[in-house]
Amino acid sequence: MRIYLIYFKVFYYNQNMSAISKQILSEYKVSITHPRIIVLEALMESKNPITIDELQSLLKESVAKSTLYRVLNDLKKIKILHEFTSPENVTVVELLLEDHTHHHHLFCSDCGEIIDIELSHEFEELLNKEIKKIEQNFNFEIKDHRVEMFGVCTDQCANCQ
Amino acid sequence: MRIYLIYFKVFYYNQNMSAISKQILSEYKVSITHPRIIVLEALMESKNPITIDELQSLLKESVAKSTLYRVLNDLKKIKILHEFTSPENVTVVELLLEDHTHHHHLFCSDCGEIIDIELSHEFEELLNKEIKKIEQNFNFEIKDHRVEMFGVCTDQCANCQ
DNA sequence: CAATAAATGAGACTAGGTCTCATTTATTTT
DNA sequence: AAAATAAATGAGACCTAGTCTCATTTATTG
Repeated sequence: MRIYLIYFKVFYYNQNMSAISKQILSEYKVSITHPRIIVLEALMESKNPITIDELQSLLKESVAKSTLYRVLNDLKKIKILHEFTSPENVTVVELLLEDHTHHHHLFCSDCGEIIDIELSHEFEELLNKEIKKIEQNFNFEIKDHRVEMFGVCTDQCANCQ
Repeated sequence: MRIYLIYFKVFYYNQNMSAISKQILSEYKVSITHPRIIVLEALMESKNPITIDELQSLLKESVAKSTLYRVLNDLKKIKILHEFTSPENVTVVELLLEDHTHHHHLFCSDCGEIIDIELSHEFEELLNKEIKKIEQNFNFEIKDHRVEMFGVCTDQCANCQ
């Protein structure tokens, strides 16, 4: 499935986002509808995670609120959308396609920008060791983890200057 | 300030939570009111972070909703309350007193329990190195970070059995 | 292309959290 | 210790993100 998607991405590299969106939907065997296509397009437009508000502005009221939330839930179900909340408790979404590898988030408290970050292999390995320790100590089976960093951009983030 | 609080905690070790609550409030120079005292007491009762709902049940309607939220905001302002959200997007609070050192959180998706965890010194050191790298790469000043683990307790968490 | 199933739009509804304002409780002043 | 002043509270209106309902529209299947 993953390999297949990579193939599509390469194949459609020069095509428009709408075609890619349709491919994704058909790939995941969900019906191809107008709202789903344009929500996917909007999500692909933005490189970083965006708030529902920002997503709504991108969509320019072309999708009803109820539909937007339904589409987002559909995308979560097929595991291509990641939803989380910013430190200010605002819901944020990001598309997780094949090129999106394991990563974490950096939050700017000035402008609200959220940036994807990758940490070193060495770090992730040590974190996995810590996870194994915690699993034993607390009799847990840990299925996921998340590292978040909070700060302010000193000069070159896209929104603050 | 911190040393002073430790002194209080030791000093009042055998006293009731109400006295400690009053001490904390006077220490931070905020006025000592009934709602603040009983909210602090309730927060002290629970060893782990709790949801606002759970806190409200502990309080048994003895504090108006508006007051509860105001008191929580007051405690956040004086930095003795930490507020965050669970993976299910429920607001969770925990008291941060002098004995509460740097820690992270483990979430059980079965019972919703949230457990404080401490990771190794080695891990935190490596994480700090990663943070320094991110600060340079993104021209950020990082002020805080957070590591979260999500899973299910296999047998001995307090709520699931 | 018709029949069927699924998704959508509009707006009512829900719930967590905030705001307002009259009243109560703390704190300060004397 | 009481009066004056300032701060906090309670009740409930309000706001808003997100869900739900149901009649209508759009996709899919045969």
